[in-house]
Amino acid sequence: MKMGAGVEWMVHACITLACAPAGAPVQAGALAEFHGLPKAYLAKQLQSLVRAGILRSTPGVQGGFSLARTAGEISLMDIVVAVEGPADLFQCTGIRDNGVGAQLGMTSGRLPCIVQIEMSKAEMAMRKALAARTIAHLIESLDSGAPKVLGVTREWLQAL
Amino acid sequence: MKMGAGVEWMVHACITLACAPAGAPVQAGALAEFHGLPKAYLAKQLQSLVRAGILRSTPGVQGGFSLARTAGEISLMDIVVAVEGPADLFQCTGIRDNGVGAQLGMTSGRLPCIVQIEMSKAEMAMRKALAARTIAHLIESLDSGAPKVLGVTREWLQAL
DNA sequence: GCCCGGTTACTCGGATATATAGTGTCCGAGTCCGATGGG
DNA sequence: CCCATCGGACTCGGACACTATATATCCGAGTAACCGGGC
Repeated sequence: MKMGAGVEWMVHACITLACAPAGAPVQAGALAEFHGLPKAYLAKQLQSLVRAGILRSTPGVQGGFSLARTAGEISLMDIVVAVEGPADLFQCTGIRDNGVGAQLGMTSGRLPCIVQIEMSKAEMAMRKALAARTIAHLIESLDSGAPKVLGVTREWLQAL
Repeated sequence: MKMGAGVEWMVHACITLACAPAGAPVQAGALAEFHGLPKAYLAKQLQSLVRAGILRSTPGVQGGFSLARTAGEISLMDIVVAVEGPADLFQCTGIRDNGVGAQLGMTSGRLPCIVQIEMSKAEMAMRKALAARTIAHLIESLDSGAPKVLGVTREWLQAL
């Protein structure tokens, strides 16, 4: 049970793209160089965000990726879902319906599985926390905690 | 990012073991038959819970597994940690320290990574929810919602 | 000088290999129960 | 008849294959910019 590294990459990538001047497209190679990541795989993950409607891709020379919405409209949850998929963390396989137990009436009137319920509640707590935090929040935190970071990023993107 | 099926199995197994008379040991084969699961793999997962101190294993003929603590002292979080390991769901690889960005001072005075912080907060919300629910809670819910379930389980265990 | 078409180089996009973790299975070490022989 | 001992069978325990997912990579399709020629 571990979250793929792509999520971390994409969050950092979105923060970086939010620093791009006037939403100008930034090519995958530049992002890869900036974060020290393999370009090809990074591009694959970026495509996931494009499919999810989070990023916009502009083809051709001088093309690249840019935010499709404002930073305040992109939550961490959106990124996680785009990269990891919408499937729940805990997937009930319905073992109540298998084996001897099922023959003895464990399913008991089609009530929902108690384990499934509790797991969903816990997972929902995480999803809610993730949905409450947007890229804009992260940028705000960085701005007050380490303003230099965003500054050098903006400069580097300007110089391309 | 998905939770292994072993977690579901172990939660159901703990519920079943809590129904055993006077904490009598139940052998892995019986649990496998009751839930319709592969015996060998189920045994492997049960061993994880033994290592975590949740279950107690009694060897020899007429041996098996039994709860090492009361049902109220076994939280869902304990089971998840025992099966999936204690590692965090989101593991920060510290990409701030890589690539061009790092050379421009992205690390900025050794502040903790903002992404790591937010992800940990969200994950902590889930862990807290899981730690708040114990096997005893689940049994209580079953008892009020579907008392028949626990009844047939106890009977079947008695007959062995 | 201005406009149009072809070329070119660069971009994303999906199809293709490799590494890692999850899933499933097997056989060996240890232990208790029961039978057996002796006292 | 009671007890100690031996044998046996059953249990868990960890070591060994197989499968699915995540990671990493490559080459092709598409597009915008650029250059050259014509008007």
